[in-house]
Parts: sequence; C-alpha cells; structure tokens
Amino acid sequence: MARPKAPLLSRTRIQDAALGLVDRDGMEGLSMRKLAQELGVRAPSLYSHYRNKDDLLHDVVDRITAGIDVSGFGGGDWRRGLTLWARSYRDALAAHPNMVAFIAGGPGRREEALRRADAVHGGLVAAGWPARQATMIGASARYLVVGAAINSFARGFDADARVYQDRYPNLSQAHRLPELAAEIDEEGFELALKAFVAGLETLYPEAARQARPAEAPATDSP
Amino acid sequence: MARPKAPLLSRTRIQDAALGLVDRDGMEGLSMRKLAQELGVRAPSLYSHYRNKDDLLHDVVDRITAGIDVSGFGGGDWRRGLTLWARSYRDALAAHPNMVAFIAGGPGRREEALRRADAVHGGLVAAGWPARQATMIGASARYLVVGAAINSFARGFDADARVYQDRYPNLSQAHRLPELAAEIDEEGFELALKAFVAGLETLYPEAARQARPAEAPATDSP
DNA sequence: CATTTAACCTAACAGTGTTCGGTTTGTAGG
DNA sequence: CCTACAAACCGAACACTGTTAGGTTAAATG
Repeated sequence: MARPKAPLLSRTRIQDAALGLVDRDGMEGLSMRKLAQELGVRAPSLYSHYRNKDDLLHDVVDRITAGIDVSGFGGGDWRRGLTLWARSYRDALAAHPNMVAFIAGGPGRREEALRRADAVHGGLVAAGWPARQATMIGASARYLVVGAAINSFARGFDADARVYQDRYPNLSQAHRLPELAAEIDEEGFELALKAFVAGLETLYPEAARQARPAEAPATDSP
Repeated sequence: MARPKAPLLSRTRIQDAALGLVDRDGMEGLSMRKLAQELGVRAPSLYSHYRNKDDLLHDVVDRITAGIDVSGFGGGDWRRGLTLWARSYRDALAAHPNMVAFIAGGPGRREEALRRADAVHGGLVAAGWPARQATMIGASARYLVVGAAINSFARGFDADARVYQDRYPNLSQAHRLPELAAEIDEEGFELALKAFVAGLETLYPEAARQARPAEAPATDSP
C-alpha cells in the first residue's frame, strides 16, 4: 500500500476520469475523493500529480478546447474562417455542457484559448479587416458561441416544455423533447451566426468585400 | 439569544447582503456563515427564511433580472424592441459580473426570465415574424447578451494585457486597462447586436420590412 | 550499494451546507 | 387573561469538501 511497481495514475488518466465524472454527474459531482475512488486510489494521491483541483480543471479545459479548428482562415476568406471556427468552437463546448459555465466564467488566462484568439485575430486582419474591428468581430463571435453553448435548451428543458408547444403544436410528447431542444439549439446558433456575418457585410461593405490579404482599407485607426 | 422582539432578518435583507457579498468577494466568497455574520446572526437562522442556499440565490437572480426592460416592443418596431431589450439585459448582468456564470449556467426554471422571454417572443410575433423564427431570434439575442456578459474582458483582463497592445499601441500603462476593457466590451457588444439586426433584415427582407402588427407573412409554418 | 525522490497511504484540519433540538418571544383562540 | 402554537433565533453536530503533514515502500540515481 505504498509506492506501486507501476504507477497507478497519470495526468491524462486523471483528466479523463475527471471529465467523465463531470459529463456524467455535473460539476458538483466532481470531488477529489470521488475522482480518486473512480481511479481506484485515495484522494491525497492525486496531489502527487496536480497541485490543485483548479490546475486539474485547467488542464481539462485545455484538452477540450485543443481541438478547435482555426484552419478555415487559411484560404483568406474571413467568412469561411469565422464560420468554421465558430462551429468548431461550439461543437467543442456542446460536447461537455456541464463544463461550459466553468470554462466561460473562469479566469481568461488559458494558454490554448489565447493562442487561438490570436489566430482568429490574425486571420481577420490578413483578410483585410482593421486590427481594432478584427478584435471586436472575434469577441462578438465568441459571445455567440459561448452564449449558445451555455444557454442551451438541451439543459433544463423540462421547465420550458410549454414554450415549445406553440411552435410544435402537433407534438406534445415529452419524450422527444431532448432531440427538439438540440435541434432548436442548432438552428438558433446557425441563424445567429449567419445573420451576424451577413450584418458585417452590409455594415462594412468596403472591408467585407475584401477576400485576399494585403491592401487593407484604412477605415479607422487610433 | 432566542427570539428577538423585532425580527433581525427578512428575505430582502438577506438578498441584499448576499448580493453585496457576491459582488465584493465573488461567488465563492458567499457562504451561509459569512452571510450570517454580515447580518449579525448565526448561520442556521437563515434557514428560518430560506430552505436552501439555492432558493436564496434563485431569489437574488430574480431580483437582478427583474429590472430588464421589454417595453421597447410596444411600438411595434421589432428592431427597437430587440435592441433595447438586449441592452437592458446586458446592463443587468454586467452590474453583477460575479453572478453571470451562475445565472447562465443554472437551470432554466426562473419565473421572471420565462415571462420576459414570452414578452420578447410575443413582441416579435406581433411585429410580423413567424413564431418559429421569433423563438430563434430571441434565443440568438440571448446568446449575444449572455456571451458578452460572461466573456467580458473586464474580468481577468490582466492576462490579456498584451492582446490590447496591438490595438492601442501608444498606451501601455496598465492602470488604464479596466476602462479600456469596459470600452471594448461595450463596443464589441454593440457591434454584435447591430450586425445581428442588420443581418436579419438582409436575410429575411419580407419579414423584416414589417413594422406594424397584423398581416404576418407566411414564410414558413409547421 | 547508498541515497534520494516519486507515488502511494492514513490521519487530520479548516471550511462548507444543512439538520436537530432547545429557548424565548410574538400571536391566535377560548 | 391565559393557554396553545408558531416564528425566529441559537449551539451542537453530521457528512462532505479541498488540502496538508508525515509515514512507508519502491523506483531511480549517484
């Protein structure tokens, strides 16, 4: 019962178990003792691999956001880049709904997230947007993504049952609601994203018509 | 030390103290014992007025969202109604940043919020939008509001200091960052909202051109 | 082969939400 | 007026949380 011949724990194994626990039982279902039990170990052993619960969660968040795709900016088309990035971002968050509030509400010091934000910013600038507006656009898109992920109908939909009934009047069975909620989430997000991009094009026609790098128009500057 | 001649506690007094504590020390700074101490009382006394900590927080949230203004839909102009509602919503959330994650992540069973959502939905329908799209639009606007409130630069901006520097190159003093962060938050949200509304108009010209009730166009229906 | 370090353990601390049972006080009924 | 009763406080306690200290053994390092 002391040091085992082969290590029982590893950071990735701990991350996996933690994420699985949060996905199953929600954020409050993750305690160091429960996590340890899930791994066949006692709680203090975890502190040989992580100094904090926060450090662990930080790593879990990094793992979730690591798969976000920013490659769509490669072609120089900011519409495509923005749309693909936003969809990928939302997919990553929607895959772990119980973590969205923590991800969004936590401190903004995430390495991965910052690097990705820079990629988006760079892509927008390369496509012809002034730096300042590029940041605004990136931030706005993030608003949409995070808002859509956190306000998902798919969580706590039971209380909103009657809200659906004026929209799907011929369908009052409650056992289909989860799929409907997911569908509404999807459509709502797509509508928001499409409207946002279309609105950018009509609000800033000169900048938006740009499709290739170089010769950025000087709309405003500090 | 038993029952006082005049009650020391009341629900509104408890709510005020709780909200003040959260505003000052964050969500984790609110414990029943600290709250009781703030009120000159011991923790179990709070349970004479609230069955749960959750119940109390529920009431606090209701109080925060009670001031949201949906009167802008009265004139029949959905653009104005949507914009004023979204701004008012965001203001309410931004006034208590430490509660946004809880408000957004919590279960959707808030009385006030549901009633307001119905008002928005009704306003959009009255202005000529089909029921289904009205819900999508309301949801999308909520995405923007909640996302903007929760992703605010004003929280945890210190780590993002270098992000600002390419946008405000002539200003590297850190003591002005809070104001700058608030300014960016404001502008980003306004850009997102304006672009969204403009995009709706270009995506659905027939529905959007409507400004008065009655004679709703049949764009789609179940 | 000696020493250090890594990975587990038990025990424990302070802090959390919440419940139980007790004490005093205000209020309602006869 | 006096008697119930309910309301509003309190101390003590329970199960739980994150985390630390110190012990034990095995692997890694010199």
